[in-house]
Amino acid sequence: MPNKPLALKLGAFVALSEAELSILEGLHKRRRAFVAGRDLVHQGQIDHAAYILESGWACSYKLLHDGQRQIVDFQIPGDFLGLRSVVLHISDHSIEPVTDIEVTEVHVSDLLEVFSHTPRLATAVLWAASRDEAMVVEHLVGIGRRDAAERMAHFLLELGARLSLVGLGSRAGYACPLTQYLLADALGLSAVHVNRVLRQLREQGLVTFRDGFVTFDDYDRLVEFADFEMTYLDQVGPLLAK
Amino acid sequence: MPNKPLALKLGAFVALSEAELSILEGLHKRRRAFVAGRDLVHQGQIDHAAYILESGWACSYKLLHDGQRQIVDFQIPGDFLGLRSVVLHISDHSIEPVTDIEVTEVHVSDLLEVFSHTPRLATAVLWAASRDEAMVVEHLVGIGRRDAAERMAHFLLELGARLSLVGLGSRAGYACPLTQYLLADALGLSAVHVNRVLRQLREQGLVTFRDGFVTFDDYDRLVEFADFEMTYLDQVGPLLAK
DNA sequence: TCTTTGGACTGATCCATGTCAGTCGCGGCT
DNA sequence: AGCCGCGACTGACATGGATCAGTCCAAAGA
Repeated sequence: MPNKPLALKLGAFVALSEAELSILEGLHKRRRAFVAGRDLVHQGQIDHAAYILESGWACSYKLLHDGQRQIVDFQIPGDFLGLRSVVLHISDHSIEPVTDIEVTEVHVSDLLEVFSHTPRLATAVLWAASRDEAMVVEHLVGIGRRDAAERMAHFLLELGARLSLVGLGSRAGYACPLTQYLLADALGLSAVHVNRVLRQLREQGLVTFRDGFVTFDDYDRLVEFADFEMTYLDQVGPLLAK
Repeated sequence: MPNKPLALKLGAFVALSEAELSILEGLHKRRRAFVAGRDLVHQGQIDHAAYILESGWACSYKLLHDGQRQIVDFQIPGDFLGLRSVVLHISDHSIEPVTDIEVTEVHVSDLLEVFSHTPRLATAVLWAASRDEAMVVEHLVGIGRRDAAERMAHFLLELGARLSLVGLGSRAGYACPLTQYLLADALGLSAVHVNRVLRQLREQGLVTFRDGFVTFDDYDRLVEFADFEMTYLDQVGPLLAK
């Protein structure tokens, strides 16, 4: 257990006391494991749990009638899974583990309990949720208005920033289990084009994505190329330090 | 005051008691008016208020370095403005009134107060926020995977459903103050193409958008054309009734 | 050992949508 | 009355990215 990713993440927003940390701990209930590729939550499912991702990667996506799919976001350790659709009656999306994952279940009732008794923790959780939403928004902007290369660059930078917050990435790069097909479904591109764009970025000496590793060949130029403004992540992450 | 749009909207989720309604009422503070076109909140702004939209339309958008913009969502009466960016330190987007609007300010502290003392109301507000997020997600899916015509059709249907929830629309249609430029910025298209797509939908006898009115010429066929699955709105709206 | 499978990768071609360069009509301003 | 500016609308042309139809390689299974 690499030092509790969720606590690490929330700690970047507010310093949490021992007491608050143990309450946070208390939220975690049953620990479960899921294998890669088998959905945890189905679009349209009525009554499902919410989870905290402890290890591995997952993605949330929606399927269209014609079989296309759009990945809305990837989840990395420390992220919530299915939090929003617990408030709505019906889950509007599916969640699939990208790798084998470990999660802990959280009960909404416990969460609401925390909201009324531990305001600082409540704010921290709301912060995390708002940040997730801000990422979806940024994703929307990217798909709507950035061309394929900028979009890819922006995406890889965002992932890097998120991972570094839980100690899984740095300015040098990070381990990344995503296939080009997954990237395509996330970025609204075809897998073929993802391949071409990755080649282009590599040849320009910006990033290299190969054998499960993303390597930032020239971080600063990449940031400029992608117009990556990370204020929306609301984090003064390790990456800001030169 | 056409019978408090926010109460109308939340009432679609849970029946609120007199007491709860008056607490909801108490959230509304200073009433303010803004003229069309002048931003309420700027991208990057640090310390700003949240509002409830009482009348008129607004939109939230992000600007890119090269001057392009992407509209994330439109807000109609009963919607919150800038709620998310109140939790994050910095607003990640701008909000602009599309028409002249009236809003009431809400203080976050009051809102948190309500969260701890009036659980049902808290759930209702969380529901509204989750629904907004679900709409952004659906929007993302549309931009990523639907072609221009489906996207437009879906968008017009969604607006119709939202408006009907606050009594401003029906299966017949609704008044809509959006220009084709605004539609373009929202749908990730060029204004020229918006025009072409609107013509196409009109010629196919599906919807007509003309002179500030959206008219559903054949609601059912349009729903099918757009693959409009409104479960994500989590509402058993007036539109379901034939 | 041979086969199968999934992921990375490529060239040729096609098409949805963007861009350019306008026209037209209307409401507001002088 | 005349002008201005904005929004709707259009045709011609350009292009980013999709689609098609593959190859190649490594790991897993038989």
